[in-house]
Amino acid sequence: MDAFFVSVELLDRPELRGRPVVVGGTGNRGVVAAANYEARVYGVFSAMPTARARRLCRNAVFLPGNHARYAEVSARVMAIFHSFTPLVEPISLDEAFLDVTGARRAIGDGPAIGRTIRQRVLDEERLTCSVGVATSKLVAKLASEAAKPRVTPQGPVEGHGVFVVEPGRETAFMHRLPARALWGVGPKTLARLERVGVHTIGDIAALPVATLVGVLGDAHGRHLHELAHAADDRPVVPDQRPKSIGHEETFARDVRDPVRLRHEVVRMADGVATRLRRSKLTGRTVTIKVRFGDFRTITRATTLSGPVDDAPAVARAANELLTAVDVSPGVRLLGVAVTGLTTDGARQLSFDELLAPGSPGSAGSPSWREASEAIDDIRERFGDAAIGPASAVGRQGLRIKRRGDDPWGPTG
DNA sequence: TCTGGGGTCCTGACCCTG
DNA sequence: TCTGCAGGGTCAGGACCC
Repeated sequence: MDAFFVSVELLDRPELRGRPVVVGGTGNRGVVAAANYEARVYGVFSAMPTARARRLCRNAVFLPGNHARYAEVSARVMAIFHSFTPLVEPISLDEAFLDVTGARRAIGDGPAIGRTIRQRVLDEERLTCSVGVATSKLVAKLASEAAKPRVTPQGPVEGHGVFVVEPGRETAFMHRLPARALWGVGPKTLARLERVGVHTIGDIAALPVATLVGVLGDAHGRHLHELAHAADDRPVVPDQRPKSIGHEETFARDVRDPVRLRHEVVRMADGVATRLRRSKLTGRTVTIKVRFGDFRTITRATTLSGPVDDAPAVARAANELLTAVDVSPGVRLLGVAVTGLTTDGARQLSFDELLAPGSPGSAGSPSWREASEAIDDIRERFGDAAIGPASAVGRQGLRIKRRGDDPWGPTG
């Protein structure tokens, strides 16, 4: 999708069309989530600090964004994709790979399918998207970039809409693109590549694999070598199971109070555990992430004796980890995540649970599983904010951590 | 008063076990 | 019983993606 978040906002506010519009965190610690092409002319791009974007483009309209609305539109767009093929692999809310091999007989060749999809998204959602058609995910992704609108000093220019890389033309197309365009080449890798004279994907392809391994390490070097030769046979995989579920949050001001941080851990653990249960997953490793005021970031992890999906167990483990961290320099960001996920519902009871009389899970008392199910039922009927940890109750009522809350930094 | 949040994957160090 | 080694698991950090 082209400038997806901004495009959705413009559906609701057509009077902003033609003006530079930026969606993202509006607070002084926020970042840009999306900028329309009019804003990009001023050098505003995704992931840029909002403060910098405001300086670059003083006449832009800054909107806080509405993650739930984007998710809703995204679901409808994905449904359109699914009407062409069951093999849809979403990359994010606004991007997906489609394997349309099986749809060619009914609808036409790849380019024809691309044009039809584009037209339907425009007709049904009034949104534009760019389609890359190729024989592999790697080249299709690069082709979709080539199909997008472009920014010139004179203003935005319409893109191809659909860009096709014919079979056999993959390397000819790729090799003139900048090395940075390749998946897996970020700022650090680019800097290393430039030190050995690499600027384009063609330059990477021309290097012996041993040189790339020497510069980037074994796995990364070999991987880039293959990608630069357009060797990518990864299939389109629908319904991928997540490998971790977590919440993290940047505070509007650095937090030094350990009690406040423990309460935040409980609140985040509640959100993580709720999402685990909604996904019917349990996890065994609990990780906390702490970013200090100077941006130094640490993680601490612990692996439990058995998988868990209840908030108290996640919070207990996370808070034990936090206790061992010196938070006196001030914490900018705090996160809680659960990894080592499994769909196996079997759960190991601890000796404490089995033996401690009256404790949750002990004989004759309700287990945390039953309590969690009751919490889920209440939230299903009355909303997420109907029940939550006592420590999450503040002056504004109950603060529940949901996925997508302030996803681009604390609000102003 | 510059730098989000939700993820995945890789690497290296360290420890334990056989 | 001690030592060396290989392999697996865990942990921490880093790079990358959208």
